[in-house]
Amino acid sequence: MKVTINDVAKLAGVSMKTVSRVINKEPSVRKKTYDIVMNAVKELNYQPNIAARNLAGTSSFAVGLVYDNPNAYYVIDMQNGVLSRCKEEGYELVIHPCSYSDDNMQEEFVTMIKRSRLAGLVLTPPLSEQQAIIDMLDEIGIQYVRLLSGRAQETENSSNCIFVDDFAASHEITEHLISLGHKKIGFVLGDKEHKSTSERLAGYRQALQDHNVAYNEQLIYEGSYSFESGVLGAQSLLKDNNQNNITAILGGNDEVAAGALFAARLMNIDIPAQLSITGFEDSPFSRQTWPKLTTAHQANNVISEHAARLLFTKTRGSRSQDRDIITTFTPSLVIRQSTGAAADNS
Amino acid sequence: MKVTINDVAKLAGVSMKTVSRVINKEPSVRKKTYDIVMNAVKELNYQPNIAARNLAGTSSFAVGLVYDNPNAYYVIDMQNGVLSRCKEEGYELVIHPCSYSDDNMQEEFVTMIKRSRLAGLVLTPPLSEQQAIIDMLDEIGIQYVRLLSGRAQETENSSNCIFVDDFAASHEITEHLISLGHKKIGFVLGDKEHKSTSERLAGYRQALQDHNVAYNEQLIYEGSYSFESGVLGAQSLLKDNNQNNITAILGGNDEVAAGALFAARLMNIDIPAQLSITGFEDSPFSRQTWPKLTTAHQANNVISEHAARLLFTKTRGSRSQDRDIITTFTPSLVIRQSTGAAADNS
DNA sequence: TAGATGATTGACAGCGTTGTCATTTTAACT
DNA sequence: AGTTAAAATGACAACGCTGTCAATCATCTA
Repeated sequence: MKVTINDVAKLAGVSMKTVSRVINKEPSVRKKTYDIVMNAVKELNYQPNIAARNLAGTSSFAVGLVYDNPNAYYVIDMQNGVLSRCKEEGYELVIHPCSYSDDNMQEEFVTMIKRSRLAGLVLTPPLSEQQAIIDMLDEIGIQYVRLLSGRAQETENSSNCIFVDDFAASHEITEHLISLGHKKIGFVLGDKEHKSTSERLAGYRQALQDHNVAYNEQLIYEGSYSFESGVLGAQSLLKDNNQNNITAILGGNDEVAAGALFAARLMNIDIPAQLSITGFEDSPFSRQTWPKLTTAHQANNVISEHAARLLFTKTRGSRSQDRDIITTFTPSLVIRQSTGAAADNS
Repeated sequence: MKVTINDVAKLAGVSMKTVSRVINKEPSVRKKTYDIVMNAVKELNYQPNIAARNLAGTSSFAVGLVYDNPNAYYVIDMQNGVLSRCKEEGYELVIHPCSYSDDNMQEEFVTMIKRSRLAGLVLTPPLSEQQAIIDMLDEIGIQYVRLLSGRAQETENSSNCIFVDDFAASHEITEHLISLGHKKIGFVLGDKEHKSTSERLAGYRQALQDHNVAYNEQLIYEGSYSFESGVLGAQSLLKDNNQNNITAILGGNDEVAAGALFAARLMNIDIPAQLSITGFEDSPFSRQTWPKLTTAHQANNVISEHAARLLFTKTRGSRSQDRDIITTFTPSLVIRQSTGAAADNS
């Protein structure tokens, strides 16, 4: 019933070690031998036993996904992306939700890594931005890939990073608004500890500058990545009967934008006739509002899949190469109904 | 550096088999021996090697969590609950998102189970309600625990089920509305394939009957568990200037309720002055609306943790008993700002 | 107190791979 | 062809634990 490497070896007429070489894509196996073995593998529908591989090998066939993120959609997308790659490579995925603020987080973290003898880790923001964590991992000597907001050229040692160019995304969104005639554009920022927040702010400022629109600090609300913050931010920006004549608001992400949109409705502001609102990420949030949000599409499942790819080239680097890895993702503008021509609020 | 079972055995002055017995909580180990071994375990900070246990044992130290659910919050809660229990028991968690409509879902499913030689499965709705899947699992002979909407007494072979009493929850919510004076209560149902939908409807009907409120089919909208459906459902129920004089709407879940709430706003209906709206589950959705939703609190992470507990008593049943397992959960009413006294719409 | 019974413990052989190192085959030279 | 280096393959011992079954110990019975 259970097919082992020996069965394959017998059928192929080679030693089990050679079969091992084939399934691990090790070099120095003759093409002919390789084919014979692969045929035997297919004929018997052989599936390597993960436990045995883990026990015998130097590192296990499992990678970890580490996150500390309240955004469930984000997490699920990340999981699915990494998982799909893991399946292809025959690896298992160990998910590790954690809380950076938790005291014994580091300890638990290390325990998990050692216990499972993980082959590598995928780190998502904001944990991926924590130098303390990076240092710890370097010390342990485990492979990892970081998901970061930003661009490679500005990051030292970017060879194990996947970037999301929030600067460009924000720039594009802002330009979109400017092209619609908006000049007074508010911004409800996300958590200031997140790199994405500063990147998005920078892209916004650059776009303003590129189009000779004055930057006004009063149009910036320092919030966090939550619906609630979006509500509060919009209320703050639009207070006193919109004294700043704001005609558009960027939400730090879709959730924030949804909150801002909600706040606008409470104030009887028509979207987009009186006010345009945009988000980031194109998460389900952006489609659960009315009108739907103009946003910057960010395929988190694809991004995380590439993070996994990159990780696999590092762990089994010499064995299988993957030349199709995208290391920088630029979210693309998705125009929906929450943006329109600037109202004349003067 | 690496502590093995042999090191513990030496330190404790027993055979490694006895150490194995202790860490597996097998019976027939003398209390004294047990203590000696446990001390050695602690002193050396011994962590059993999962891979070795998986290889040597008859089943692996991993359980699977299977889901086909678009609700990210739900999934994350489920994961975290099961995961927390797994950590305590020293098991790993294999997550298995899948799509029931997918053709090779069954095949993939079986492959996963066999590949990882899973000790057991936790099945979430709606997969847990599929007889075909249950039959398949019985045939394979794997342990599993089903999360179901309903009550034990109505379910045959309920020993491996964890119930969420949606009937009671719906009954309570409906009573809450009735107590506020509502008589014309609309209901935007979730997917009709889900058991929770019929349970919630039944609870609603029972509450109406208990309080001599007439049941009116026209107040029922058959939708699905999505924001969009909530919008459409509310619009449908309130159409023609609310000809049915509806003063309250139950959303099939929080997401639906959020959609209904949004639709009401679009129609310039004041919540809760003119219309009360309720949800189910107390998911983040219910707190991301304005006003926040009255709903039925359902601690999915706790529920899934108990599912895992139940599973563990089944897999290692004879070894460690867990008498604290709750097998039926009844969501409890959480009153927030989306419900109020019935408006006089007549 | 001997013998019987059951509870407790131990010896040892796998589990199905991979790593190491030795051996054989092939290719590339004089 | 003869020699040598490199490439390809194989033999075999781990890896760290659990299952099996035999051996020992404690307790109880007559």
